[in-house]
Amino acid sequence: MVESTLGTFYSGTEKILVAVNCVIFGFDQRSLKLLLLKRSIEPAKGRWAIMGGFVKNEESLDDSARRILKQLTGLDQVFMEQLHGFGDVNRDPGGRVISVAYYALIRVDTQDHRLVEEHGAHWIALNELPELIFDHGAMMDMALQQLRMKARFGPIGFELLPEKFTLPDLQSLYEAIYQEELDKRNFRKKIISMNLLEKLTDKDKSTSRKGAFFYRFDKEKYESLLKKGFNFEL
Amino acid sequence: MVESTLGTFYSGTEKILVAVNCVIFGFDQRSLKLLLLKRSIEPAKGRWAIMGGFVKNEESLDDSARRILKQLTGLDQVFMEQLHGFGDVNRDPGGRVISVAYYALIRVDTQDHRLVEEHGAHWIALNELPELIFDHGAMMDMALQQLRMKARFGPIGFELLPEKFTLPDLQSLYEAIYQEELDKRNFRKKIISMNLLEKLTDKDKSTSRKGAFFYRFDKEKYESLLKKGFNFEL
DNA sequence: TCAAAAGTGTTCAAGTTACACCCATGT
DNA sequence: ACATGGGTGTAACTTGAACACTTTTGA
Repeated sequence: MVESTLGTFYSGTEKILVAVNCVIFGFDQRSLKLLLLKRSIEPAKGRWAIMGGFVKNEESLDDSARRILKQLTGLDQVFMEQLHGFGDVNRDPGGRVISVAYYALIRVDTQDHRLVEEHGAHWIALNELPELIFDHGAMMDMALQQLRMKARFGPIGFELLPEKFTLPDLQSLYEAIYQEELDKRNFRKKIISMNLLEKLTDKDKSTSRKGAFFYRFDKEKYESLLKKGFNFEL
Repeated sequence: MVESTLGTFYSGTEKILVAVNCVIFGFDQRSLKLLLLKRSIEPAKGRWAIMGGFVKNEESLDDSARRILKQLTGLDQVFMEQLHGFGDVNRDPGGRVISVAYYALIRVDTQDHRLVEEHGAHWIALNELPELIFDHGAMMDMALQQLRMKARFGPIGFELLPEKFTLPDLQSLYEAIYQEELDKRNFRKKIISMNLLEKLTDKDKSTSRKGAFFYRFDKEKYESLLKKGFNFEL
């Protein structure tokens, strides 16, 4: 055990189980969704929960979160940030467990369906959420708040869209995040004036006869504007 | 041990040492300061560190943070928020320790000087910070960023001032937080137009011959405006 | 030809920035 | 009387909000 060589200081102090939970957001051109699963272990087996797992001794919190996300979705290198540590003594009836929650933004189309199904996970729209176990409801509330904050002040919304997206897509994403309708003209004006989107030549004809032009988020342009003091805000 | 009754689920998983660190901000009419101490235990004994301690099995993370803050300052019921969990495997050379960092805003004049001295703690201005142990430098960077964010969008700056303060005090606090000079007239206009300050009848004559009127932050007015959809922003 | 979504500008109100002088007082 | 920090208003500019019609095309 690693502990045997390092544990010479700090002896006599109490160790605690540490878990990681991962609030996974997706977007399907209409509504924001969460990837939830029916818990497969006791206690609270069979009830709705946020994906999670225990932190191993030889892995960092971030690594642990990545491992757990990959376990469920097969995805790597997606946007993920730490949210909050949940540490109430009795938050988990199965024992004293501190959980560090993360939230991730994924492109629904890129997930590994087989893995997701194997875990019995389901995408559930925000307004149809079931009751969650333990403090998972609080986790998801906080994640949503955080997402609203961060999406307003940084270009992280694009993490929820496929590489090519239309302006109506982008707008309805922000409407789903903020839970409020936005003015089409003002929205376009603002986002286009930021100079972060590259207009492509082809159209998405799947949602209208006329078709809407595809755009791409230009990350390099964003980085270079950042250095010049540019501030994203939507 | 509590564990013996609760540990029936989740057996076979690895427990980890969990610590809490507390980035303590203060303000002395001129500059923002941090309360730092010379570490009294090995490893890294004698080097500058942020106050911290281990989380006990029977206390929540928040309780633990409160306990640790009180240990050092004697203060209770001050503004304190969780910041971030730091979980790199080798962040602490003394062993595998996950640390959840908090930040606290205190009124320097209310602290218990005897306790602070007993711990060998010192208030150090932000621009004179020594090198800190482990990842404590990252903790304090993040705390400062967070403070900037939160002070802009919520009235938490007042937590750093005595109950009665002058507008020049308040302005220089915000200048210290943002690290930029603000226009006196615009600052006053904005803060006064929010209707959150109560102007008192007496003056602080300690910094000028003319003297500056004292003000008080009216928390109740703030709460009631909040309900009507008011948004603090400075 | 019509239904359905995409695309496009202007006006007005509000808020933000820049800026300079007088006031009160202790020494 | 003067030095020091406290206090005040206005004009230009920028930003955000409200608002309605034309375009394209598949069925």
